[in-house]
Amino acid sequence: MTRRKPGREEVEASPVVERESRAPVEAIRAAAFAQFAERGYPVVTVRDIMKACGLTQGALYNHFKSKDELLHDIITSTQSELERQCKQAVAGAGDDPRAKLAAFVRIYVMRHCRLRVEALVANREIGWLDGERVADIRRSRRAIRDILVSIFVDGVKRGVFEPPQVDGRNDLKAIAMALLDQCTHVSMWYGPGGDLTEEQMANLYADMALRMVGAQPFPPT
Amino acid sequence: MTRRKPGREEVEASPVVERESRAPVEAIRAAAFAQFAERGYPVVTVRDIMKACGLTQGALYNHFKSKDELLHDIITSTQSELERQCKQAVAGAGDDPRAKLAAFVRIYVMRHCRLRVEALVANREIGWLDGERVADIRRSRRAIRDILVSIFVDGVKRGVFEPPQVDGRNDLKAIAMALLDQCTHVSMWYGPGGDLTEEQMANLYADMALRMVGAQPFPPT
DNA sequence: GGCCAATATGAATGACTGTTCAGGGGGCTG
DNA sequence: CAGCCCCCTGAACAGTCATTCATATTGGCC
Repeated sequence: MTRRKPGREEVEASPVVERESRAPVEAIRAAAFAQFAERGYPVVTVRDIMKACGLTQGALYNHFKSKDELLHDIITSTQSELERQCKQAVAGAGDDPRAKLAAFVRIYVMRHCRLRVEALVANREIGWLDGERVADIRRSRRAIRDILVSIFVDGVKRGVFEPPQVDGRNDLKAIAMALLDQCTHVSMWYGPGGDLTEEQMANLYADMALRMVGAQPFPPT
Repeated sequence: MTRRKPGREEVEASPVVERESRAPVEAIRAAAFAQFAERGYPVVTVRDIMKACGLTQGALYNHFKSKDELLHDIITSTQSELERQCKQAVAGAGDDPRAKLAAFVRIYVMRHCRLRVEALVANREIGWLDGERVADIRRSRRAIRDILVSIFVDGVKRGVFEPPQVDGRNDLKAIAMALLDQCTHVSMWYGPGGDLTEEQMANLYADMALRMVGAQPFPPT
């Protein structure tokens, strides 16, 4: 038995995309996302990716130094875009920590519903990067977590959040991790054909987040 | 470059375990868990696993039909034990939905803190199983989710839960998924050296779960 | 038309893979 | 002691892989 993810006998029944119109770099990126998401980095071969763009193996190396670098490229680009969007959403949400938290969760969940493939690759295949590259990603993740922690700290200080305590003390980092795990893994099961729209998912998750940290109801205007 | 997860130059600096004392089947299972968790199923070779038990490749096939079957074996055993423990915890928690939910989350989180390696493999490597085997696992996962959903339904009916709504309707399945994602992925970042003990994690997560579904405070005795 | 740089090809390289199997023990029971 | 069964070994098999490179082929510009 050869190492190939089951469930798909031949790689793709060869749609043999006849030389995509996009710039080849973009075509390669897109094909890599799709294939990595579906079958996993280590079993997707360079030949698979290039065939999906209508090229042959060797051509990859005109655009990327290696298969590793291709993975790093697509992961870092989605990760940094995620970080950017989160910061932007929080910055544009006004002063109230409740509004900031809701804005964060809304954008985060919406993105993870919409860009499931990208999120899935970035979260599942990160382990194949070498030490230095993986450290970059983890730093960005920590930065995102710390955005949440700051919102929590602020909310607690102002008395609008009353998060659950462990033995009388707050552990806001653990709560932030719990919230992020919850929101991130939406990309593993959400499908646009399901019961909820992306918008509804975002609202539901924002609501749950506010409950988790014991947010006081917004004052009647 | 060969396909090997980075960060560890040689497989293990060859501890060359000199013929484990346990039954070989158990030694193989344990070695497989450890290696799959650390480096991922497709890049861990049969030779790696067997070397870690002080045996050679061929000996695997005296105990398992294939590398696939080995993975299936270790995943299904942990999955069914998880399902069993969840059911048991809920059954032994009395009648109040709040107590049931808390008991479920406590056992689930505690297990995912304690058996991180097993949980990680069962959750990350499931995709390598063939269609039939993977269906089994998913059925068990759905069963676990439905335990939660039943608790929610009961709690809503009795008026002790007031879960967040989307456009005026409950979607208890989505809430159950969110809760499970949160609790499952504790195994990805929790470490016993951190700020919280397993017990404290369990309490914190149970608290958050009750908040998420809008549980009414327990009546003063 | 002539030229050049960018890009694609596909064979070749050297390595690794899961699995099989003929050949050996080791330690029981009779 | 023989006979037996269980288990292990290590070579062999038929395939896979990422990467390199000499050889085309392009498309734009003078």
